[in-house]
Amino acid sequence: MRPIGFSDHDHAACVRSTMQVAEAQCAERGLRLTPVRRRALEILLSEHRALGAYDLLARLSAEGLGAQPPVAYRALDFLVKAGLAHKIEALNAYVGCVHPGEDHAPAFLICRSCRSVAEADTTPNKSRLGDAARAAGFRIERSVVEAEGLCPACQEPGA
Amino acid sequence: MRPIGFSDHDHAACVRSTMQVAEAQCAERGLRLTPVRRRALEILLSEHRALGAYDLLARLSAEGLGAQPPVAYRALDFLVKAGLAHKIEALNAYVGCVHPGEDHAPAFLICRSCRSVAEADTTPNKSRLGDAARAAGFRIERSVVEAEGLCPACQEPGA
DNA sequence: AACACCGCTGTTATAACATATCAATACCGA
DNA sequence: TCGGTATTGATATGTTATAACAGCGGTGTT
Repeated sequence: MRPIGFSDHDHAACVRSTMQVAEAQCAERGLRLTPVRRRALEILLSEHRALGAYDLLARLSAEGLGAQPPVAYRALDFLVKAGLAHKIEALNAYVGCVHPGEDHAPAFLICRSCRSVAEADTTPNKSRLGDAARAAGFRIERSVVEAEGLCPACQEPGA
Repeated sequence: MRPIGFSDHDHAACVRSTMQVAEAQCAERGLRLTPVRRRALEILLSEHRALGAYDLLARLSAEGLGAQPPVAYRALDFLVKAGLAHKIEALNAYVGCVHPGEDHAPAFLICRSCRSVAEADTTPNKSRLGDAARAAGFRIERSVVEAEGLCPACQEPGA
């Protein structure tokens, strides 16, 4: 079982460029990417995997950035509201967003073996669910689309 | 704000017939719909709303059907595995299934105001996410599709 | 400078959701 | 009736998340 995402890439560069975009986003929108928030995002981005709030908290507190749950949850709230991270509802865990800024309705492929997460996009209103919503007169504000299964690496026999 | 589902119907009959189908299902598949499980399902079906495990537990224990969390969680596990109830991941809560037996990949419309839940169906493999999964070589085993928003009743001005 | 304001952080406590474990009991087929 | 398996009862604990309030630090105003 390989621990990293579904496709190989220069991950250090991936994190760096995403952080730059995130910073630009925050500057543009007048949001403050404070040290705790910045570091939390870096930690989330450092793997394409879902991390629990308490896992994040452990890493933050190892660096002296706050030791109590609210620290982690406040950072996560900020990042999620800013569109810089997403919550994986099926795992009660969090991932860094790989293309922040673009206002999107994310959809996730989640490996149940290695917890890797790949992010795709959806168009909720074009789906069968969108049809059902229109028929019922329901107004969709937020959508959660998550598929659990096995990533390519974890499907390999000896993996 | 009206507390019940999106469309009016004879709810007593709705519950009765769903229970009959559930019983038939269990008989057919050799599953035991014990008193706790039966009552848990009735409680879930009694409203088209998501109920927390501890809400369910409170109602069960008021009837002398067990007072500790495992009682509720075991009943819920059974019902979910049997396809008689579903977990709403976005709420960490549970709803009775309105058409048990049909092996389905459920999708939900969840009102954030009154917690009503309507159940639709999806075809995960036909969606954009299904396309993404195929392209990535990801094998989908389970999908979570939930849309949060406002139901028709809760959209009404004075509701 | 003094001040009020506001967003962020630190801290304590607790709420809400979920499971591990082990003993006791009920059901069912051989 | 026996023996295995599923279910229930009970205690304890683990995991996820938030409420509440005090203090800090920057900003803008007077």
